[in-house]
Amino acid sequence: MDADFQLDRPLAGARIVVAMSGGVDSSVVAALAARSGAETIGITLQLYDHGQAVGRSKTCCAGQDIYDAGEVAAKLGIAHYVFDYESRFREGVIERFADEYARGRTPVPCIACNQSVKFTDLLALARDLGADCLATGHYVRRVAGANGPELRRAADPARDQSYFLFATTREQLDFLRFPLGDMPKPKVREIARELGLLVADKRDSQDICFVPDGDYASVVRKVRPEAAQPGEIVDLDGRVIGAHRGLIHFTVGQRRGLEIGGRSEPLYVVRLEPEKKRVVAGPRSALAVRAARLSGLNWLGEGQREGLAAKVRSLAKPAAVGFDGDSIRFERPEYGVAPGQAAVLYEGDRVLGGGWIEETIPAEARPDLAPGERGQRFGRDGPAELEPA
RNA sequence: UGGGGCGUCGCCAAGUGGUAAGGCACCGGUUUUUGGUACCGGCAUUCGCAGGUUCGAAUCCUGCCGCCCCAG
Repeated sequence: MDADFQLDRPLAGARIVVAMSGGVDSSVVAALAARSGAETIGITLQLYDHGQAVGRSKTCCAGQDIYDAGEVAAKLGIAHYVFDYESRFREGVIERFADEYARGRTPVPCIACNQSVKFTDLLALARDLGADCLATGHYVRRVAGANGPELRRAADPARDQSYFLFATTREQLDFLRFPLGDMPKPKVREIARELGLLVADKRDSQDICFVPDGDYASVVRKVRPEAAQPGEIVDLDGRVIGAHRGLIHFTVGQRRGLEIGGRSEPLYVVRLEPEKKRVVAGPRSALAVRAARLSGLNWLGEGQREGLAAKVRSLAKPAAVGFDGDSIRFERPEYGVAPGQAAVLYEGDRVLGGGWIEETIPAEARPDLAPGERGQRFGRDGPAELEPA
């Protein structure tokens, strides 16, 4: 169970910085680093403080977790430092999260966090400390390829976190190491237990770390009150069919929470219109999307275009797509694709990169239309209009 | 106050003598380092109200209440 830190120098003289969240995974990474013979430095970032929610231990990087990380470091006999990154986290993750909701989009804060605080700030800090690499507890693999390191899905498919790492740049990937990518989760806990780490049986983190009770709406409300204003729910033709308590409670593809009954088929959120504070709802068929335009593209691949697969949400099975450098085109209609989410491109197990979903093109649109030319749908003047006999 | 129709869970709705389908909504759970989705489970001792007939009624009878339509 010795990990390969993929360094091009002897571990004996190397220095590894480990991002320690206080959970089992990163604690085991620290243990593996310490055991490798390299000088190991654990770093924990204080990202937020729940105020009244102090003492909560299910999330990362607050009170209890910082303490746990320190305990683990002491047990391993490695240096451990805690840095206050609350303001950076607030700007780069929390405010960005709230802004997205205010724009009627659905953010992925975990990616924003990896992108900014972890792989930009913490990584720079590790470099400043003269480290040879920054190791994290992410379940993803870094594999040497013909053109440098490649990012690949974790060996344990149930644990794979590659979706959250699509924005990792080549430079960052050069410096990063993910020792758990080849390990099944049970193995990680087993190692923690063998080493007697107090976090061995600590519960896995879940949900959004900076949201206390899963009530993310209250967090957004504090930062962007306007996103919590009530409005109308309309159908595809613009008819008012209900009222809502704020756009922050909805996301494209969502079914529950509309509180509109008396129908034969379920209603889903088809689109959010922040300017009008409206939620547009329709049948599941209205959710079908045939393409999506991306922004903030990060590319780790070569010239791959066809035969790719994309995940438009963490838990989705990859869907076959074509990619033109700007948009992805689904071979089969994809449902519930929400702007603000990430579209991550894969070639088999390899992560080629991805981007943020900026706009989606409904499946009813003319098949020959290029992404970006939406708005031309069948209906008014579509082929359904037949000449009376 | 002539005629006709209707009142079954928040909404839609099946059931016309044998002991309350289903859908939507809602609630709970499962899954999950995003939001959702999906799946599983729960959800009317009661059928506008009051009597009556019957072994037995949401279903038949009577009265009352309410709503809708037609109608001079």
